[in-house]
Formats: sequence, structure tokens, C-alpha cells
Amino acid sequence: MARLKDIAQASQVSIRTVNRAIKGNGYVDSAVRQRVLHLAKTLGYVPNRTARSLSSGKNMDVVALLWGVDELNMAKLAGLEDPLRSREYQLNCLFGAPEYDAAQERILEELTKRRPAGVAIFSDRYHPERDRAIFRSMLAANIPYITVDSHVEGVDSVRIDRSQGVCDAVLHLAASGRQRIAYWGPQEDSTRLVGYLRAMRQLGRPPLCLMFDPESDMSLWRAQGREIAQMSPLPDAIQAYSDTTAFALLAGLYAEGIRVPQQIAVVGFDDRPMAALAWPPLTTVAQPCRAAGAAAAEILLRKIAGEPAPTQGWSQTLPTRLVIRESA
Amino acid sequence: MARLKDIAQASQVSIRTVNRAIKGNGYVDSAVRQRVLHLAKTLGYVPNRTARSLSSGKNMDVVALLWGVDELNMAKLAGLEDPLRSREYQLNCLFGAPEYDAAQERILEELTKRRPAGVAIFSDRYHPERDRAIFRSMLAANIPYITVDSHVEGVDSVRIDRSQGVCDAVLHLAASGRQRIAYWGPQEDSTRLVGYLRAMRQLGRPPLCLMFDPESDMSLWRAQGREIAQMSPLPDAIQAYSDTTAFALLAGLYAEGIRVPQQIAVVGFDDRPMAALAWPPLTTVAQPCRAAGAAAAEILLRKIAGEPAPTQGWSQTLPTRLVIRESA
DNA sequence: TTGTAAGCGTTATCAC
DNA sequence: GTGATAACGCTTACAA
Repeated sequence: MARLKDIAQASQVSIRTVNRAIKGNGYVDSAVRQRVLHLAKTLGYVPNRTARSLSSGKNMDVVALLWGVDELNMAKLAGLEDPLRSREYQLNCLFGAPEYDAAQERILEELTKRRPAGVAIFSDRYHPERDRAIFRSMLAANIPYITVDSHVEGVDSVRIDRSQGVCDAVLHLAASGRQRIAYWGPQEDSTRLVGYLRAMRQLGRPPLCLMFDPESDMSLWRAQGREIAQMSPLPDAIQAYSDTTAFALLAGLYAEGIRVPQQIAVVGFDDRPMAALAWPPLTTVAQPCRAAGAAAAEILLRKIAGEPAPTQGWSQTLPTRLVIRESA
Repeated sequence: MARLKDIAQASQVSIRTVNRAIKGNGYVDSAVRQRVLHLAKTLGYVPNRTARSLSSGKNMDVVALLWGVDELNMAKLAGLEDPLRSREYQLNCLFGAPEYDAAQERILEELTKRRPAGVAIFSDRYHPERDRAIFRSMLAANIPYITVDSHVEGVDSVRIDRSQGVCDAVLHLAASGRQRIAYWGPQEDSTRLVGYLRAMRQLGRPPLCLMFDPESDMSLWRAQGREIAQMSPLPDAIQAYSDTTAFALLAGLYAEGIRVPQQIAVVGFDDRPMAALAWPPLTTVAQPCRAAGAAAAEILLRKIAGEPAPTQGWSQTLPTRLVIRESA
């Protein structure tokens, strides 16, 4: 717990000189610098972050705003943390209460209390209005922010190119000889559907879209999987919305005795760890979670540093990766 | 950004009085208090955490030390955050690099830099030596700590009663009429095995333990699932080590044409979200993740407050919950 | 190249 | 009940 003062006394120079030597700011005689640095090390000097922040007026905390308790978010969070830490920032987490509709107020109150250098918002596509309200408040409060994977218009975000990912997967299905390739997802999310439609257009085939209610849950998904199994003619490939829904689909298909991939190929989306353990191992489109987190951190750091926005804006879009296993 | 000073000027009293009125510490004339509090509100006063920390000498940060990027850890993290936030603590995350063997040094360096009020360690049963080294350092540095779900001896931890969870599940299998109930897991982790053995003893039946190498991965698990499918006589129920391994087991069984639960019942462990989407939906033992996180936070807060350890020690053990679906 | 001294916004010790 | 005033450990004009 040695302080600058202690080193100053021990090395017979002023605090200011010790500070310069340690921060590497101004001019310091090299002999003096040596001595000071050596003493700092032997005395075990560790700068006091709190004092630094108070004095410099800079808070070195970045808040990550999270709703979903999800392994993908966890990977993004880990990706975010690394660049922040290496620039001396701390990442602190704030979990929104999903059941609490007025989360916006509580979150904003918490953010004004913390006065972070920046905020990374882990978006949740099921609550665009809430997200928009939070972005507005960030802008109003002039807090640098970045969102991870938000598709709300006009918001700075690290996006994942879901359209391209699905397009690639569908083209892979076609290349494997699949003829009747269907898309199965919720109606309101369009990014993946767009990729599917693009691929089908490219292939010169008519799209076959099977949609479900966004409010539906796993038991309904499975039931719909059974319905799909009874379609005639049967699709011979299905691009599912996510690994989760793909699992439900597989279950529904098995319940009807359909064999995957012999009768129907199935492709998921996300590449959750469990995807490799499905039966058959699920071919899926992998999200670059860690990379997305890291990219978000880099952008946020530049916004914090006050850099002007690039001409194309702060947002970035990252590519996905098709992971071919056995289901397609 | 109003400061104590601003309120003092506006309300014609000293800073000290404003401070007393706001913190509710000493005696303040109630009329004065009213006036001060009102002004604080209208001026939008928000206490400066940094200044508070520097002056009081108390850092209000708690570090969560994480290795695994896992949804269970994420849920535990969320559980941890809530009680901390409501007591004005901030939760900041530090991810250990799994590939970096000397993580211990880097982590310790980072912790001395941050000087947190306490540390919550998210254990990783695959690296007991590393964990032990970190615990030792926490003790040496006198940083209050709690581990979430560590089974290292002599370490304060919020534990999850895996033995009891597995025991319950096995008794459920027996109650459902299963005769030849096997346990399938890695050799080195004993907590679940202990529960299985206890249940079998209680049932007066000979145990049937199928073990695998802890270093084995999913493809080997699936292969072993196929071997199990060829056993004669076939077990009619298997308690798997985890949901993950249970998925691989299901895949292996299917590959050999075994029907679940008709021929073999399968029980998992963890109740990951995907468990409900397995085919058939996986009966499993649910870990109380959020509760474990919350309990860890409460213990940590008491250690930070300097409370003496309870006679039974700080560690707590939380019960699991059997989630019955269709696989058993 | 080095030193002095005034902050940063709180808390906390005394006197009054 | 209240008010000066000195910390807390660092940064940063401004001098020297």
C-alpha cells in the first residue's frame, strides 16, 4: 500500500517527479527515473485507481447492460472484457430485471449513480421499444455506448451478419443436392429470413417459408415440427431459426419417425455448445461471439477517447461461419 | 452533477450539514434537513462514488473471477449481482484466460491493482491446483472471498448438493419401476457418484457404474453411448453426469436404435435450457444457479462487513430440484 | 529537469 | 445541532 508520497520520501525527490517517472509523462533525469522505479518496485507501489479517477475526473468503469442469462451473451461479455482490461478499464455488469417493465428507469438511475465511462448494451430483440428508450437516454445523458447485436435502426452496434450466414447455409444445402429447402422461423425477425430469400432467389427456386408465432414456446415448436413431418410433399431441408428451435424441430421430426439427415436436412443457427451433441450433430451457423464483444470494446474505447465517428459510422457487421456437422 | 458544495451554498448551511442530512448520520434540525433534501433533489444531486471511496477508504467493487463461458455461470453471476447492487456495490468481471497456465499471476496482479472489497470465485472443478493457489493468495492478501460451487477442501464456498440431487433422481427411477439403474460419469468427480451409491445402498441393489475418462470429449461420449446400447443385459435406466453428457448418450443410444425412455430411462444433471428441448425432453436435476449466486453475495457481504464466521463456517450447501420430463 | 501547491468530492475529527 | 478544516492519493497548472 505504498503511496507516491512514500516513494518520494524514500527516493528524495518530490511527489511530482515520482509521478512523472511512473506515468512516463514529462522529462525526468534517467538516473532519477531508475532510482524511483526501482524503489516503486521494492516498496510494492500500486497506483490507487480511486484517487486517480477522482483527480483526473475520469471514471475507468464500463458498464455492461445485460438482460438475457445466456451462454452467447456470456461469450460476448468475455470478448468485451479483454480489450477493456488491457486498457485499464474495468467491466462491471448490470443485469436488467426481465420481469420489470420499468427497467428503463431503474437502469438509468443506476447509470447516473455509476457515471461510467461508457456502456455496452447487450440487446434483446424481443424488446425493441425498451431498447430504443435506453438508447435515447444514453444519447441524452451523453454517455458513450455501443450495443452488441442490436438491429434497432440508427443505433451504433456491432452486428452479426445473420442474413449472409443463412444465405451461406442454404447454398450449402443446395450444393448438397437438397431440392425443397424450407425456412422455419418466427414472423417478426427478418434478418435470417432475408438471407434465406436471397439464397433462394440466387438459386432460382421458389421460397418455402414456414412461420411460427414469436410468442410460441418450445412445446409449440415441437408440435409444429410434427406438423412439418406430415407435410406432403415433405421438404428435404429446413433452415431453422436457431439451434434451440432446431432442437425442438428434431424432436418433432423424430416423434413422427422422420430420419435426419436422410429424409430432411436440418441447419441451426448460433452454434451453441449443445449443437455438437445433438443427434445427429447439428450443422449450424456460428455467431462470432467473442469477436463481437471484442469489436464492441474497441469501438466503445474510441468513442470514450472522443474520436470522431468514421464516415461510415461506428457500426460494424461481423461475418458468421458455417459449421458443417451431420444434420445437413 | 451538483456537488455537496452546491447544495450547501443553495441551502445556506455548511457542507458538513448537507452531508449529515443526506447520509442520515448525525443530528440535523428537521427543518434544515427538509430544505437540504429538497434542494438536493431539485439540483439533481448524485453522490460521487469515487470521492466517497477515496475519502472513506472503502472500495465498493466486488470482482467476479470467471473461467468458463457457460450459461450456468451466467445465471450465477446474475444471482450475485442483485444483492450487491442493492447494497451499493458494483460487480466487476474478470475473465481468466483458460489457455494461460500462469493465470494465477496475472489474476493476482489484476486484483492488487483493483483492490476490490471482495472476490467471488467461480470455480472450475477441472483445475483444483490453480484454484487452491488462488485461494491461498486471497487469504494471504486478506481479501474477503467466496467461491461459487467449489469442492476444494477448506475453502469457503456456496455448494450445490449434487449427491442429494443424484440420490433423489435415482430413487425416482426406482419408484418408476426401473430395475437396473446405472451411473455414467467421469472417474474423478465423486459427488454425483456418491449420491448414486447412496441411493443404491438405500434400495438394497448392487451399483452399476459406467465410467469414462475425464479427458474424453463428446465424440467419445457418444461412442460410449453406443457401447452401452450393446450391453447385455441392458441397463434400463442411466443417471448421466450432466445434461451435456446425457445428450451425447441419447445420441449414442439412438444410433443403436434404442428407444428412450421405453428401453432405457435417462436422467441428466444441470437443467440447462436445452434439456427441455431434447428428444425426449430430458428429466434432469436442476442446479439452483441464481440462488447460489445470491447466497454467495450475502456471505461475501457479511465477510466484507467484518462479521465473525458462524460456528459452522461460512460455507453453505443448497439443494437441487428434480425436474421430471419425459426421458425418465 | 524538478518542485510547489491547488484542486477532485467526499468523509470525519474536533471544536463551538 | 452546526461549521471549519484536515485528510484520502493522485493529477496538473504554474513556477523555479
